[in-house]
Amino acid sequence: MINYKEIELKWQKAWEEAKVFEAEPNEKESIMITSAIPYVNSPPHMGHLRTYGTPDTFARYMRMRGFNVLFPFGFHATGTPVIGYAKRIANNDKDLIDALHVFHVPDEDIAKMVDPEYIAKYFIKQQEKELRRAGFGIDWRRKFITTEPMFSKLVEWQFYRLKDKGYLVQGTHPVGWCPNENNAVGQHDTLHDVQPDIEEIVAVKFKESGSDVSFPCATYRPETIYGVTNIFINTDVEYVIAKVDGARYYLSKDAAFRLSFQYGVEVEGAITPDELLKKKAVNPLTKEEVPVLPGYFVKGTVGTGVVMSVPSHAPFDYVALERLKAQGYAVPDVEYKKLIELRAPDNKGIGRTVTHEELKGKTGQVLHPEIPALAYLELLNAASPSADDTAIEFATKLAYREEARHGIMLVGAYKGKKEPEARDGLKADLVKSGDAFTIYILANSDDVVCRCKTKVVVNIVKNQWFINYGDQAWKKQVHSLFAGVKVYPEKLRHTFETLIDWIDLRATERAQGLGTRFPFAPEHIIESLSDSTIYMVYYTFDHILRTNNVTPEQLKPEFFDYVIDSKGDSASVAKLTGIDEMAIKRCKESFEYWYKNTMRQSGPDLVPNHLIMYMFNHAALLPEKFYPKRIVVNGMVDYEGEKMSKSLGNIVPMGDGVEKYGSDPVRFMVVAGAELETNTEFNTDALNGIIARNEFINSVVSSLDEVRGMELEHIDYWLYSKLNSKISRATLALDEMRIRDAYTDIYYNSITELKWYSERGGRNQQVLRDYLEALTLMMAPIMPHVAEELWHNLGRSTMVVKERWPDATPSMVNESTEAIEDMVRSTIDDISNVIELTGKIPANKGKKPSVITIIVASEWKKEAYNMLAKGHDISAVVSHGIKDVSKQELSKFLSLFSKRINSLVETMFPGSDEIYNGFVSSREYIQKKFGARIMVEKEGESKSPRAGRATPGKPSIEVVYA
RNA sequence: GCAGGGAUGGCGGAGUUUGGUCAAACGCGCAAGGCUUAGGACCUUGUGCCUUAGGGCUGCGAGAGUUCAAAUCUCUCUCCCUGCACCA
Repeated sequence: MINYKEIELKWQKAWEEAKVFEAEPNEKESIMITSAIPYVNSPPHMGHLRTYGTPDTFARYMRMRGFNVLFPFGFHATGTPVIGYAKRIANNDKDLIDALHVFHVPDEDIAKMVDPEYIAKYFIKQQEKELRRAGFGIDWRRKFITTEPMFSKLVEWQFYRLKDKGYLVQGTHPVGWCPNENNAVGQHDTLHDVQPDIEEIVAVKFKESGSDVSFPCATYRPETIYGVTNIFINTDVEYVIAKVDGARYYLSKDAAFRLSFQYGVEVEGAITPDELLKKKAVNPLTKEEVPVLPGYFVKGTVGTGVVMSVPSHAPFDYVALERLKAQGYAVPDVEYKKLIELRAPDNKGIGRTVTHEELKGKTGQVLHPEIPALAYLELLNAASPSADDTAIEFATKLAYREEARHGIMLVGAYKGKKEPEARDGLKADLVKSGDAFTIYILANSDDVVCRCKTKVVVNIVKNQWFINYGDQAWKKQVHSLFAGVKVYPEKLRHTFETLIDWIDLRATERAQGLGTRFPFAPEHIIESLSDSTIYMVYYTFDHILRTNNVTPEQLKPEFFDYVIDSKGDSASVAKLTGIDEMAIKRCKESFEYWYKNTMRQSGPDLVPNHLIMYMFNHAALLPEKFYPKRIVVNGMVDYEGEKMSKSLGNIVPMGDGVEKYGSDPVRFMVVAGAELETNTEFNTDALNGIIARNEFINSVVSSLDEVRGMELEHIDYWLYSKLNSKISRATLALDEMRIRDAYTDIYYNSITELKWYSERGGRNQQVLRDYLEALTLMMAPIMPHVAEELWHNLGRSTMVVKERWPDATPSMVNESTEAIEDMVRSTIDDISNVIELTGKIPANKGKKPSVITIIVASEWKKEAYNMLAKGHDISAVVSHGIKDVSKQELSKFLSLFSKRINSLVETMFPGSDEIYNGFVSSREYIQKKFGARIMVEKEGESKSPRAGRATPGKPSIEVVYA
């Protein structure tokens, strides 16, 4: 039995003593592999094992391929999460504390986590410990934390230079805002971690008749303005008259407050709903005068508290009017104008995008397609005035969805156009003509509440610093950088291209959090995705700075200018900074050596932000020869079919998995268990399967001495052939980071082959040894500890981690040998089949197969077969003829294929003598299998009536019973 | 809404770039047999449907098309997933 813990500790110690992973520049070709470093608010879990196991596997592979490989590591602590975390601990947040218990964090440590610094320190220690325990091949000398003052100097340099190049700009920006704390509010700052979803909508001005005051009707659907029959307000809401940027409006008191964060708002006084209901207002487009009516569903806390009513297309408006009528309210009798028609004729398409799940099998009949709002209510059996709001809400969404997708305008300036075009066009037109203005709202269905219990609003921040990723020249440069990057998986290339075009202004400083001070507004901190775009540079000289006792103050921008950008010279930098000149030169050499070939890897969540910003910053700040060379994106880890998440409570801490199953099996499952970009599954059954297979390989290794065959037989050539084709394929796959492909071949298929070899009586020690050694070498990147152990059990005294990846010997690959072996196998299947079927024949009842004859097809059949496969025409082949073969014989053979003539493909078959010899040498085995005498014959020499059925890929079989 | 990706057996997922050798890799599950005091451990075999000679039929979201031939190419449609920024 393999004792994982024991071998892991043993080999980790050996690697460390041999300093295998401490890489320094040398004459070899370099590659530096970096992975997005972890945020330090939890110990590592299985997802981390995937994210760091993937580059570690590749690093180990490249090392075996002869590269000088650097795999460094660091920790990310800047930003607000750790601070928010400390606050939550202080508030005794139960969810968080439960999550920490899953990770076995002791209560006394949790108690100390009211201090953000302590949290960072605690988890950094914990993460490093577990990463080491899992056996990652990291050069730990270069580790750093993004909050270190030394590191901040690199970030400062980055921002000085971004500003020099004109990439930093100032402007305004809408942001979730807590009016109580006067702070920007992100997901981490809200109750239940809700992301404030900011949306821009349009408020259309309906001017009161004979006055200068307007009703600002907030709407998502300005294109329905042609069908407005009235305005709705809510009689239970407080309204005010207020000046918004100089113009006067009726709006809810709450709206006036919220808008004050976006416009200059001056409240002139309150106005009662009853007074409002007496007013009439003018539709700015149709110039129709419409009344103001009470709308029960209108909320003062959403939008402006004033809405326009379009009963023909808005279910809520329709229902509200019906209710008013039912109450005897004087509702003007006007036509409900249909404005939008679905492309399907007669609105038959209503409800076509609704799923059965949504409808729960209950579809009402649509009776009024001429009033779409009513039609949707009817479809949902919600057409009565007493229908509940959930159903109306759903009807609204459905109407909006279908009209947006399939709707064509019937009226107005955009008549005949698609609904989205009309919506956007009208919005722009109305704003331009001064008949509307835009406001920002929170689109979340429920109120977004700050952790301080205050309702969040949208604020427009002024003088905000941005990095201008929208700069066209910069984008162009990034596109050209990206053209030189190999992306794994390659299918993500297109996604990256579109993201480079899409990314725009990015706010880069904020008021709170840990991190580097923003040089141009030192009261603010550099936002923590912006401060981690070029940190990989720091790995290349971190340990040199440390051993030379360099202080943060000495790391002036000129140091980085020289090291990274070759500006100035070492002597003057030494003089300016006081750093030893030799050390400066070493930093530069190290940077240039490692940075000329880098690979960057992360999870999919970082693609649209970090990885894109990474490329932009490299393009802006580094000389072209140091641009990134490869970018890798790997998927996440699911747990037994479900997404792993703290809220589901199914997070598997990395330490637990490693402890319970061993680092290597878990690593294999998580890293090689799925294609690079797809999620992989943490599945205990699969894990046990891996452990069992390791035992199998180990048992073959330990019993190697008992294998004593000397002569090379057919099956030995077969195993050599399999091995060498496997090496070529696996090498190619790993070069492209198709780790799963490679290891399905290397691992699972090897086990099948080893079993087959033994089953077929393979017994050559040298062949087996060659095979097992190569297998062990190829297993080393993914299961490094097990590979070391196997290597030594094979009698080797070196370390696998320092060995070379095996080379394929192409001459050992013999397709004929492999094809013949496949033929033997399928012939055995066929024989079983035939015996099963013929055994049922009455004449054979009670008898057993005594002689089984295998008849190998004549050589000429290959030619005939391929002629047929090429032309798909039997008579053409027959009339062409084959030398020394009668037309009758030829057509009889070809007619065997008449039914599937079109699916034949030209094939290289082994020679018939070769096939014959292959079967002869397998005779003993087949005989044992069936307990009958096996004869192998050539078709030309056979007297069997079934001989003619033999085809090049399938010998004929005759079973005789006795 | 905008952008990107996807739909294949009981499940996870190969195969799609370069149409044929694909009832469909590999893994899991399931079934039978073996081993065993027992087993949720392990081994072997099987796992769409039909079949008295190794065969046939049906199948890769839906529909249509191109082709001798389509999971793979073209068109239309439906549904699903992810991201959308100050947040790491």
